[in-house]
Order: sequence, then C-alpha cells, then structure tokens
Amino acid sequence: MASQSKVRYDSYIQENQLKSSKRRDLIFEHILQIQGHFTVDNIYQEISKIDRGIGIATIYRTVKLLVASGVLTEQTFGEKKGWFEIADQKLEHHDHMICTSCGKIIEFHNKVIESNTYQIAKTHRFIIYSHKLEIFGLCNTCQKQ
Amino acid sequence: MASQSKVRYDSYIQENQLKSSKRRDLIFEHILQIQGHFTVDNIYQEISKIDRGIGIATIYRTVKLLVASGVLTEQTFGEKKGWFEIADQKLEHHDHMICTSCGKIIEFHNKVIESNTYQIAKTHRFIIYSHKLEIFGLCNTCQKQ
DNA sequence: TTTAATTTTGATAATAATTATCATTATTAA
DNA sequence: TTAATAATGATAATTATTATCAAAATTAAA
Repeated sequence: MASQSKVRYDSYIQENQLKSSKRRDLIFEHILQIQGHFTVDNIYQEISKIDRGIGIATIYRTVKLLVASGVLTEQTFGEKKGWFEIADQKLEHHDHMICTSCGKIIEFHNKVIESNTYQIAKTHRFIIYSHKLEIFGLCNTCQKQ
Repeated sequence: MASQSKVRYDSYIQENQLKSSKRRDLIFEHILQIQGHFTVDNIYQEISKIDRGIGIATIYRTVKLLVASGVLTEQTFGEKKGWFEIADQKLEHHDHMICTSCGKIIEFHNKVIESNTYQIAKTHRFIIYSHKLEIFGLCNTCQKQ
C-alpha cells in the first residue's frame, strides 16, 4: 500500500501548517510510481514533459520535504549528489550493492549484519538514527564483458 | 610503519613516470601526520601556514594522486564532499559511526559484519572492490546534552 | 652545465549540485 | 472578498571540484 507514504506526506503538511499545491502533489504522486533510485534531475526531466513550466527549484524543495517527512531516504552512493528512494514500507531495512561499471544497484537485506550493527552501536553507547552499508564492485553481467 | 604509504607513493610516481616535486612531497608528509579524517580544505588551511604560496589546486591534485596510489581512501559520509583518511595499513577493514550532532567519527571493526558482507556478495556473484558501513546517530556525549 | 622535453604549479575559469533571494501567484481561513 | 501567508519560477549565490593555460620546476641527454 502506498498509503503509508500518503499518511506521512499529509501529516507533514498538516503539522507544519503548509498549504497544499498542485505541483507538489504532482511531484509526490509521480515519485510514488518510481521503482528504485533516482536523482532530482531524473524527476525534473520526467515531470517537465507533463508539466511544462515547472521549475527545478520546486523539485528540490519537494524532494527535501519528502525526505523530512519520511517518505524518501537520501543516499550519496559515494557520489557528490543525492540519490533518493521510497523509504522502507516494511520495518525491514535494506542495503545496496553498486556496480561501478554499469551503475546497477542491487538491494539486499541481511539479518546478521543488521543485528551486529545494532550491537556495535550499543557497545559504544551510540543511538542509531540511520545506517547504510554500500558494496562497490562488479556485477555478474559486467564481469563477463 | 609509515613506510607502506611511502612505498605506494613512490611506486605510483615511478610507474606513471611522474616527476618529483617539493610541494607534492610536503603535502604527502603532512598528510602522514594526520590522525583520522580530513577534507581537502582542512589540509589547504594547514599547509598554507607552512607554505604560503601553495594553491588549492595542488592539494586537490595531490590528494587525488594519493587515492589513486592507495595511500588514501575517500568517503562521503553522506555529505556532498570528499573525506579522506590513510588507507588501512593492516588487512583489517574498518567502518564508521558518525555523530550527527557534533560530527565525531568513531571507527570500529566487526568480523561478523565483514564475513557476511563477503557472503552476500558471493550469493549475488558480485566482485567486491570496496565496501563501507556508516552508522549515523548520537554519540554518548551528545546524548547527555 | 646548458639544453630540450616534459611535468608541475598557481591563478582562475568552468562545471555540477544545491540553496537562497525575491517578486509574483496561489491557497486558505475568516 | 479579502488579508495573511505559503508556493512558485527565474535566477543569483554558494560549495566542492575539475579544466585550462602560461610560467616555473624537474630531469635526462648532450
């Protein structure tokens, strides 16, 4: 259900006494359809086709709002720009394997890594807000070429 | 021993038929003294005090060379700029816990996480070049405030 | 040790991603 | 319908980084 994102989006707007707007709603709806990871520019290119006059600043503002409201999470994947994706719908966290040759991103989840991550934080009396494991290397397809 | 870095530095220069230079050597020697993580600007500020006329472009170039030669590794720590540190001298990889309040970086190593990382890559027939686990949150000191 | 080829350098322009500014437009509650 | 305030697009500003280029430094050869 996409409704978890919707609740987060609506609540955030309500709780911060923001006003609604057609363009922000359009961006939100569009992002919900996206599978996988994307950049601000990706969305800007796509939405520009539908809504001719939209400015990139609005995309930046909306994506920032969606991160603040918990709808999206941001990563850098070692690059110096933001990559976004829909926040985990379930409670299960996932990590990423990034192919440095073709850019493919493979998601995975590992319970052992997960529990050890929490364990090590506890040892250091560290409160976890978020965590990410990134593996860079060659995917199976690229190895063959 | 700092000699592992020295070997890497010298070999890289030799193998790429580069010329030696006083300023590059100065930056290299200076970086070897640094404990922990730093940015290009950190080094630029410090070296400027010793060598008045050095340009920031030379720092960028040298740091890039040091990464290419394996003396340094680069991370982003979720920010959109590069953070550097001396590459692991031992074979043991380490990860980072970053306090989002004070910026403190705690290093740690966990064998179970490590082996599971390699295991999951194997499952996906993925060849690992590098990997990094970052934990963001509140350090013990900041929790008390 | 002069020369010639090549690399390194600093200054600065260019680029990329993002944020800030500001006048105009849209939304909403009264 | 209006008054207050938020949202928007255009664009300037900012930050981190890379590219360009003429001058200086280095090195190998004569």
